[in-house]
Amino acid sequence: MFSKSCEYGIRAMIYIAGESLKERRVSLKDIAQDIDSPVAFTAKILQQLSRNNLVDSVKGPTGGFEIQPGRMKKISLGAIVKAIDGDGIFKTCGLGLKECSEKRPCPVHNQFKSIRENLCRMLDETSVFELSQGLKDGSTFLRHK
Amino acid sequence: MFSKSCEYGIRAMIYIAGESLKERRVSLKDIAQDIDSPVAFTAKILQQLSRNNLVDSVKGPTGGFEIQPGRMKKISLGAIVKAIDGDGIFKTCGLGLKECSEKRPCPVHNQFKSIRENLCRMLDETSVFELSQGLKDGSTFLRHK
DNA sequence: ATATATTAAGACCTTTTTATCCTTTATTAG
DNA sequence: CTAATAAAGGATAAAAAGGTCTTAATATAT
Repeated sequence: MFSKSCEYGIRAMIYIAGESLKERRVSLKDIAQDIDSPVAFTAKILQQLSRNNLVDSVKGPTGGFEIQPGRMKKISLGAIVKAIDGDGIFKTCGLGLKECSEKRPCPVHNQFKSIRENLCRMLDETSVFELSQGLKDGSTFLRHK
Repeated sequence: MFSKSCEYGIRAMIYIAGESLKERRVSLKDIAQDIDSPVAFTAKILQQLSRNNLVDSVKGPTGGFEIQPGRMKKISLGAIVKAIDGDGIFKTCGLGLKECSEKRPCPVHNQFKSIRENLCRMLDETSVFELSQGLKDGSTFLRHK
């Protein structure tokens, strides 16, 4: 569904949001540790998210990553996916055709349509804030035991 | 969503089905040409589909690929996807967690659940026969103009 | 000011996916 | 039986994704 980068990116964002709500800025090391992702690779992904203004980064001692509580309700899953994987999943033909539209649909165009609409709506409506709540109340998890 | 292999595989199956309904056995060359895919790569994918008994192959002059009309109503999109990409898309955690279940869900587990259910149902219920009909009546297409 | 902690950036390596090419095997027509 | 045709299979190559490492830039505390 998503690339590995995107999976790590989403996990990182949810984690950072959760910590930011506790007024804690988190370091790369903490993030990688707590979401069980490769450190250096996660750094790259965070750079990308930072450049897209989805997360704030601060250098130096006591530095790290954080998300303004105000912003995290406005950041959707879809925005993260778009920043990392691009908008292919929102638009591209399910069978990889260059030319696929209502006017010249591929054989699975209509079958995929409603599924994609549901997916897009969900990605768009689900905020990082919302997802961080499950972590907080212990009902969801970002890594194995 | 799917790998390139899987996209070509699905396109090839729909094409072969359509031709088989006209009692035409098709060669690799014809397939690659008509679905606009790389010939040698398509050959590999067809081997895979053939080993999985999703398509019949015949060697030698007048040989090629075909699907028994009786079988093509029983072959679902999902069976093709499973043969080529495995069943990851049906099962794997959306955030790539090893451990993700109802008992220990990832933060997006519930959001993804209904979407995945819809996708699985669609893949399972849509047959190659059905998809070949659109081609036949000219309402769908397997390649660009 | 300096030493230290931390992210940013770019070069590099590894694995997987995508794709090609060549040889072998099977089948058919003549 | 032979020549020709077509898929099967294996080796190889190229491109993309996944991942590491080293150095630079920046901020903090003392």
